[in-house]
Amino acid sequence: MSEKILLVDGHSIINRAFYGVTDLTNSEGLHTNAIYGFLNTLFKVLDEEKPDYLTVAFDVKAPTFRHQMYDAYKGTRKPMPEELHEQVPVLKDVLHAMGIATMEKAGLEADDLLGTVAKRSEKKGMEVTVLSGDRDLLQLATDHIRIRLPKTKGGVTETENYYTQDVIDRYQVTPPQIIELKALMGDSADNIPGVPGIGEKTATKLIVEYGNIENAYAHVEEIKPNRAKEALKAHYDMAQMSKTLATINIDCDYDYDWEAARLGNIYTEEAYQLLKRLEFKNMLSRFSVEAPSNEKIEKNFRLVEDLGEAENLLTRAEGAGRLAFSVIRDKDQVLALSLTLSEKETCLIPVQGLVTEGWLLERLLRALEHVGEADCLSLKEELSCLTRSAGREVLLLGPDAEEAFLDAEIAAYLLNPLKDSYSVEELAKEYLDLVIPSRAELFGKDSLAQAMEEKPEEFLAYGCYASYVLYQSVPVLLKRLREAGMEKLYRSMEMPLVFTLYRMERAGVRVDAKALKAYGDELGVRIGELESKIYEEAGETFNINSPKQLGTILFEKMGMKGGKKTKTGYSTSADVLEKLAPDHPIVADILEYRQLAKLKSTYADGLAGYIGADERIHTTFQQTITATGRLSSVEPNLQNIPIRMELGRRIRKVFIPKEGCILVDADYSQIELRVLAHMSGDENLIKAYREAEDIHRLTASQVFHVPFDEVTALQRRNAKAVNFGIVYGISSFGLSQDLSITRKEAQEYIQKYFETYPKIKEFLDGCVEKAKKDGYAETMFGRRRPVPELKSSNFMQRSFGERVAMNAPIQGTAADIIKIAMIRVDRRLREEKLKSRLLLQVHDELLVEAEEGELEQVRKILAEEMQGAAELSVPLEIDMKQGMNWYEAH
DNA sequence: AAACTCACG
DNA sequence: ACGTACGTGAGTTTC
Repeated sequence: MSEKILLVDGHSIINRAFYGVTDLTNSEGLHTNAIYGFLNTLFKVLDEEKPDYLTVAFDVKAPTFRHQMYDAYKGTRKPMPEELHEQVPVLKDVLHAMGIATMEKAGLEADDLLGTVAKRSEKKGMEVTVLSGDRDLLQLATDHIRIRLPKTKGGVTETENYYTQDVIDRYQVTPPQIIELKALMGDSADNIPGVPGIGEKTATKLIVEYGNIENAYAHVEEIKPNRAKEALKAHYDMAQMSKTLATINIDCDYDYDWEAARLGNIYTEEAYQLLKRLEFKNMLSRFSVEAPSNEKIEKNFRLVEDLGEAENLLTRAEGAGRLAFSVIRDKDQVLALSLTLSEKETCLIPVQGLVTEGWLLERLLRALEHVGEADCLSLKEELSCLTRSAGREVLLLGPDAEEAFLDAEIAAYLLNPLKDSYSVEELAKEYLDLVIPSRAELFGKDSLAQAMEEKPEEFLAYGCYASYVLYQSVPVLLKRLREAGMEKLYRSMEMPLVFTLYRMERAGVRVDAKALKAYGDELGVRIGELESKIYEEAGETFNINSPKQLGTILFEKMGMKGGKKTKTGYSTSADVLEKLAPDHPIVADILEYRQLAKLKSTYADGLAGYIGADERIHTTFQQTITATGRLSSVEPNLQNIPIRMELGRRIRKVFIPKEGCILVDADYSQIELRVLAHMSGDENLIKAYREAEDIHRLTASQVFHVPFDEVTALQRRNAKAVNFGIVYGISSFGLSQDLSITRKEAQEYIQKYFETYPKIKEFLDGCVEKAKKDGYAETMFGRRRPVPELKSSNFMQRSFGERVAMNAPIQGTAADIIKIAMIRVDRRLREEKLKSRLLLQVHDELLVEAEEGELEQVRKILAEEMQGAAELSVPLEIDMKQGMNWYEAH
């Protein structure tokens, strides 16, 4: 097998890292984000490639020939920011400490060095990989030279790989022709001017047709789009210069020594010390010197198969001050119990022989009801599992017993709500600097049940780590919560809420399956009619659900105008179609079809599949999903049941109470705006809320300077939109879009609004400023939402960050308040020994199933506990209704 | 798996 | 000049 060499474009990768990784500094004040990002990328590629040789190329400061050409063209090259500049020498030190060769030479760019060494290595018969962030390098690709371009997709770094054919597939031209392409279209990132007026499309067309710019110029009179012809004629010199700029020199005068680049052990003591100083804790685990050896831990990992021994262990667990547990499951099947009683004692008890599932969970339950502290990962899931399998109610000891439980997932969520998973592996890495074997590593694609049979050793390690990591990380999590001022939020809000949500999920909401079926059938009939009608109007049958096919029919075949938007083709979204509807009957039918199809598939048919044997739907509330602190509801989502349109709203009639019960629904009136009034302290808005019934009308009257009783419907509507906009982090564009007015008009509304409520502007500006300073936005109750976008150099991203910084404290505080209300309502219902139960939460709304005889008490509890959930400078008002279905109750 | 569309607060 | 409202989840088609 031929040897492999990896060549890294140091300049471009560190640049990419600098702008891609949020700002980091070590305690010495040195910026480290670019080094961190660089090393992360490098380690990832090294793990994948395992090359025999490695060299990182850098530019030197002295201006190179190509730079000089550019400087002559346009002045100076944009300088590297100081925060990045200071990181370059440190990175080189780290690389050298790891025994990694670097190369640089005055007068030569990194590109040229890479090109030269890549070509020479290829000649020696090596497989070459060039790692760069710069698409310019694609010109080097061959069948043995692969160009890897790191790409960040939703926070995860992946790489695009290009051999010759991949370049052709992607760009329609050969790798050397990439140069020609750049010569025409230019590249602002590389400071290559190109030919003004020629973009990617035209450039590709010309190069595909003529092969290179010289030949294109020779046939310039034949060039079709007149615009391109004139552009090339006028700026051919520019194209030639751009070509020189874009061409990588593959024959530099540079003495490359392969042996010096041979890769040895990079995890040296010296590198370890450097990374430690840089405080890259999670990288240190790569160095075997420091990482707690897995073997060492596994020695304390014990398999307990004997019933007597298990009995013994669980009895000790009952009296333990603290333990961590994890029920190892594969879907609904309980495989084993992982239990950690001390740092040095972790056991895995598999379900087998005399250790039955029922016995095991019953004994676990008993232990949990007596233990001082029990740490776990997803408490609500564990509780559901325990209830199902142990066949009895959990937590007979009442509310006091609840305080013993700590949920690591929720703690980690509070510390950083932006993550999309809080797994044992994540916790180990983030809070223990410990890299544990991942599930995929141990078992590949095998199911857990399979793994237990086939790979007992790995299964032991996997199972034991689950509780071991919890045992070790919970104290760290608590410490971090305390440092962040979120311990109270955790212990008094999120943890008690786990139990409330658990009870709500268990209760479920009753659904009339027959009525739901009838509703679906009714929709089905109408959908069939519309389908035929649409096909008739279109003159052919097609898939109406396919935006692509629909777009073709409407905008090409039927020639409707205004068809633009979206990356892949025409937009057929409702707001586009609504504009066309008055002139085209087919469009109105399509809109109706869409509406009905949505109702049928998502709601009528979708919900039917979730109705259980108890006639009820049990949603799952997710507590660690949203960035702001709200809940979410899945499988099914019961937080987006239709209400705005009458037809959809009718589906709420199938949500019914148990016999002898009534549904009571209470929702906060404009809670977010009230929160804003309170947090900003704006006297005018506070006064408005204390006095007025109709806040939007009052806003209109104050903003537009008209008497309250003379506010027009339009003025009220506008004021309402501004009120909403404020909560979202206002922008004139967004408001103009919503109200179909010009940006200028929208800007005037906003300005007038801020003149009327000056403290609101102060408050919102303060939110942004604070988030910029601290790196996060904060609610009244101390919940944090990081806003890394505020540091972006990209205008769009930064603007987004500003809106988020304004919205998160408001939305998040409202979410906090209703969480408090839920806990209080749930607690009162149980304290007063009522049978009525809390069923659902929909962000500002609570749904209760009330026993008929308890109705008045339930109404009182809802009103008192919701209104009393927080003490604001404006009243927290609620609207409450009741009925024999959700339609009537809301 | 991603894109699009649309349901809710 | 840039191109968007904030926060979610689900079904469908297409790659």
